[in-house]
Amino acid sequence: MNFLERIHLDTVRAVDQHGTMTAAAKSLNLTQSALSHSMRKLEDRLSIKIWLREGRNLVLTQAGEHLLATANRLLPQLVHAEEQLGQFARGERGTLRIGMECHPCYQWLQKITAPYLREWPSVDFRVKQEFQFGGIGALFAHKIDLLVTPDPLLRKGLHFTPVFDYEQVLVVSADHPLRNEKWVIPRQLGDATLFTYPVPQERLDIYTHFLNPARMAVRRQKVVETTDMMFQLVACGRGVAALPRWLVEEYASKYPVVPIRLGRRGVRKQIFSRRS
Amino acid sequence: MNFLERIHLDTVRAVDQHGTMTAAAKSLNLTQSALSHSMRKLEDRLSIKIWLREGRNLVLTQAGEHLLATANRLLPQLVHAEEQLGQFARGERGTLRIGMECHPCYQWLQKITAPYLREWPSVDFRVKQEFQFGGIGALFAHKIDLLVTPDPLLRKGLHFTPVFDYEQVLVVSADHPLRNEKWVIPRQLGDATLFTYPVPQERLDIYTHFLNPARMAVRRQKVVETTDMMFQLVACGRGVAALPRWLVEEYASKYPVVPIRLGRRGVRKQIFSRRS
DNA sequence: GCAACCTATGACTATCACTCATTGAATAAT
DNA sequence: ATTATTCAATGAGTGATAGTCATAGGTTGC
Repeated sequence: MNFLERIHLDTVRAVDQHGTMTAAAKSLNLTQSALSHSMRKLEDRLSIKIWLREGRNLVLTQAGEHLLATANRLLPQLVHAEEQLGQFARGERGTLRIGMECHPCYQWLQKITAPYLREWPSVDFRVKQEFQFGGIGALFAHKIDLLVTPDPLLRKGLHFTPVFDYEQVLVVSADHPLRNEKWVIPRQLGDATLFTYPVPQERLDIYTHFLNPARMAVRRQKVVETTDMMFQLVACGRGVAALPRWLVEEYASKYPVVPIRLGRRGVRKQIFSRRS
Repeated sequence: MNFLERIHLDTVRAVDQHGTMTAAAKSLNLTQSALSHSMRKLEDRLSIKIWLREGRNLVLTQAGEHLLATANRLLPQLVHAEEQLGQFARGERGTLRIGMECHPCYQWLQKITAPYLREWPSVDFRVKQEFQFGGIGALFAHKIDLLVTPDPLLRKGLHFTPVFDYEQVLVVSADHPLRNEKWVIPRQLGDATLFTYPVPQERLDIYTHFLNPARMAVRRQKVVETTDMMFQLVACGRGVAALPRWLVEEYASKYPVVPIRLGRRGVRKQIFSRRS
């Protein structure tokens, strides 16, 4: 078994194309002798004749015709497969699966990646935001190739690359009582309604870096799915939110909202990324 | 180029099936080392990773997944091709193209071949009766594999195998004036209408072996396409025909016809066959 | 911590794919 | 006819390389 090798398909095809075995050999960068030997071995092992030797040229037998048809069907597929693997090698193909543990980063990421995707149409790009076992889990299970997160898991041998700094700020409407404050202290939010993304509290910076340390809480917390919705609600005075300053600045032209520093020093964060 | 070989497809597939490279190696009758080496070489040449080495097992990369899909698609086709070539080898497949230069032999041939064809359904069988350059020409151009003819071409190095003897006889209706003759001489046909197959006179035995040597001719010759038609016409007394005795005997139960020897000694012929 | 698994790797080897040189045969040219 | 080309087949020899062996480096599970 396993008699048929690529060389045989190549040979049958080349002989058919170039007429003679000698020409075929040249086209394959081999000697006529090499092809003769390898085909003879195939013929022996299968105990069939591929060609009839008629004078000084070769005439395909029925089995040979069949083999030629097979070669014509399979070889292009092999070549195609190699080309595609080459594309993988050059990064021209494949799916870059990005996991994101920071909600508003999606828009930032799209802005970054759009020109790249336009240039490499065969590269696919997928963003996941829901992970069964957390971002790190997805990374290790090879569900994603890259994890973007504000909360890197600090374990030995686990290296995260800082991507950019940002400041987490409070967002209030332009006519909110706190609108002119340089900064706020936790107690000032005691009566507020806080809009957050639908993630656990331990991943919300305003809790971990601001409210919890002061043992304070807001009156109400409401979950909002999208960034736009959050700005809308804040803008019409229904509550406050905590978001990156760059995001607030971007939305400031669209909604009447104001960013305010959280605490005297502000809450400074970094976005990290880690490759699989 | 030409990096991808069968072993690589086999390996990827076997590893996927058996879980580990060691098990895959066993299934391919190779050592783990062999697979490791050959796959590493492929990875190097394509500069891609097929697997990620995770602890003590292998996880396919995207390129690897792609290669696996390719293997799953192509390998069965290769195996199938080998099987079919094997069938050619064992004579279980293929088309036996038989050329026939003797019209009524077709029925005889079908009787011979029917049981064989029933047993080997994947063997195809084709009979040609019209040749652009004659039976021998078709044979040498590999248009047919076997030539059945009553008129072998006697050339040096050209060997025909005699298949069976037959006697060419005159066929007349059961109430024909000649019906009781032991044999006829050419002159007795001077006034007859002769039915023949649509072939040139030099291939009609009644001319070459009977009429021509005596410089005689029939009054009329009419061409008939089928054997059945010929017997019908003879039976109702519209004329006579010259056919093999075995054929006349077969049809005698169906039509009221009588065979009569051509000349005192009869016209004895042989059917020959020759393989391509 | 040990045993039982993996895969990777270097060194060595045997195989076999390939080349070289030649033969034999069929065309084509003289 | 005779010779020159142009094929494929073939045997002998070799060189590349696919394979084995032995071992190292890891991970997993008991």
